[in-house]
Amino acid sequence: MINISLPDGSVRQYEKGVSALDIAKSISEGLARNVLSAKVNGTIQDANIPINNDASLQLFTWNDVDGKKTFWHSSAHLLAEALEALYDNVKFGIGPAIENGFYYDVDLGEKTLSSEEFPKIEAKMLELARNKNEYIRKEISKEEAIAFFKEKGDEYKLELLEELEDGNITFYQQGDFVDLCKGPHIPNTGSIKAIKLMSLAGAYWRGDENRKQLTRIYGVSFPKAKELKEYLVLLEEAKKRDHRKLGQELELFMFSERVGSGLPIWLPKGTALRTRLENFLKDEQVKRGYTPVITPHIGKKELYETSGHWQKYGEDSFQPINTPKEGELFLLKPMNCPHHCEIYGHKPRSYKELPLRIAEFGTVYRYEQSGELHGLTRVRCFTQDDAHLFCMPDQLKEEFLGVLDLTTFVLKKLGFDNFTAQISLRDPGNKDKYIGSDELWEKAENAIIEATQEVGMETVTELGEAAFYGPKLDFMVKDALGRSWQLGTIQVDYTLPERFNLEYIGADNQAHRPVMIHRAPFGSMERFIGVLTEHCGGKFPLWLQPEQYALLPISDKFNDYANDVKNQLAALDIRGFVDDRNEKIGRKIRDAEVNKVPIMLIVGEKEAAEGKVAVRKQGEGDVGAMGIDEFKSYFNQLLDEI
RNA sequence: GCCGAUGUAGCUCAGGGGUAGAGCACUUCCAUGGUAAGGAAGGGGUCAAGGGUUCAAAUCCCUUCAUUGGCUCCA
Repeated sequence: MINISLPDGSVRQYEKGVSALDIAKSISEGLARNVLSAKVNGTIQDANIPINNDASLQLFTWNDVDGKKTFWHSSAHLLAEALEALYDNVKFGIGPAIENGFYYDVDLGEKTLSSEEFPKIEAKMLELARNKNEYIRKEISKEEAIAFFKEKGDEYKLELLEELEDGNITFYQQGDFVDLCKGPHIPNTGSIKAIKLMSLAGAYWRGDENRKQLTRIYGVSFPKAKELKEYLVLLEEAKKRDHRKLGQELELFMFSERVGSGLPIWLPKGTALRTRLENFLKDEQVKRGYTPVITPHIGKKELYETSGHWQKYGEDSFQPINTPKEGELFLLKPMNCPHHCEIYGHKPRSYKELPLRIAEFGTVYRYEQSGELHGLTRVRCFTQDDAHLFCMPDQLKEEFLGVLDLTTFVLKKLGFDNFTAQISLRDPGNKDKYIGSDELWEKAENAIIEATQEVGMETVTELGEAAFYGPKLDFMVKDALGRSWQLGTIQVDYTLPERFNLEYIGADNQAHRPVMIHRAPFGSMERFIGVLTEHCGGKFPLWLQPEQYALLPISDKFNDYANDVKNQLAALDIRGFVDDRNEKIGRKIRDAEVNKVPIMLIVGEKEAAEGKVAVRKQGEGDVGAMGIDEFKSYFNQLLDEI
């Protein structure tokens, strides 16, 4: 007998050689039906592999991320099986599970696949799935494996095999399809009940543009047809909320071919929204002891040589602008920090001045490859809600905590309640990528880890994702549709103060090096507003709305009254507009609804006589008539709701 | 940057070798209407830009620009 300990802490005894699936069955038949894979002593594996020793066991179903991954990876194999059945001479690259589904990179030879053939492939996959073929795992020698794929003529798998060690190679087979794969897989194809192939893309073999381009087929699959339907509805909803579409419809921003790609132009309504957002943070920062500054949009090339940015990014930046007479070289600023370092360094600093928190909504320009540009989330000109905190080393953690608190405050105020922090550390195996000593790196990394632990923040740690000058913490925000976005960032930097030779005179009357924190709670205004737009589907928090209400007179007889109400509301700091077009009330309501104006105030004979407004809420309908004072308190109540 | 797709009126899109179409929006007129589109008339396009083929190009070909789905990248 062996002891199996389960996640709930219980320990059960089983015969040696029992599988995770058997154990599930002993708990309940229903569970057994839903088990997709299992984690045995920390290793994720097939649910039907025999367990021979005492082990800790976790069963994965569709409700676990790892269960979904297994399911989708197995679906990729099913796709491959279908392709092999439908087309001749298909060669296979790799076919992993991804965040939402799976893909398989395939070489179809002369054939070009079109998405019109998707229904045919989906039908074949479902047909094969209904066979309930088991995913059979086989350990195989390298020699045999090579012989197999030589015979099949699949050079991609042969290349993958070259990198594998003998004794460590497994095949999986379901139906007639055999694939090199380390697994794990679901027990059989029968649980794949709904499949949708999503798109087609070219992808270079091994991500190398000098190598052959394969056809990548993206798909998603589910254990229930209903779940596929729900997923497709979610995608529709995401399309409706696309900030590029809403930005155009709500006239927030535009792009112009003549101005240039990746250069957003803020229209009046977008500017109103953005300005409110900026002022909100500016006010909050003043309360928290930040000092606003303004710096130029360009700086001499030497500035960026001093900071190290030129050496690191010079080639991939907008190239320097030169002055016609003197031949000086200037760069569009890609960062605000070098300018801020100059501000720190412009006079001798005492420890009594620290921490010094220099803030600027600084517009920066970064060359992004043309293929990377995307709406407001990936642009070539954007404004960071930037600040640099200069402090003594023993103030670092407290400052870091202060920034964590500010960022959390800001995100919550904007309705992002669901976020985690990603701590990005240096790749210990590739230290050449970074500048600065080991000692400084360790100090910085520890400060971040300790601060997040202190506030009990949920974190994920990624090695090799740090900036070249220091470790960082990025806020990963989940929006209303459950999609993850990276927004704000906090970065510890010991390097720039050194490169700029920044000092302060300590209580000991000696010069010391300050530590620097870069931080931007929104990240960039562009990206943040893009994400916020999608998060709230264009229905921004009331306090941010460019137009909080539309005043809709029943007929032009009441335009004067409407304007009178507008003036009264303006005095109460409530903003909106009068729709005085010669249109029927139904029409005015519809237009306001479509434009997502949060409050409609309808005024006609009755309201004018009683000095009232008939209130209607966007998306909800008639709320009833009220006097101006009553409306003011109703409005305040709505403001508090976010 | 690379591979694929796309670019026709302010917007959404149809058309397609023989001098441009719809709906919405816009303008004017009629209607003064009570909670999601009142009616009529009218204006508006070098069919992304440049080049080529052709008697003739918005349509076919090439180049460029832009958008877009991916790949690679992101201080």
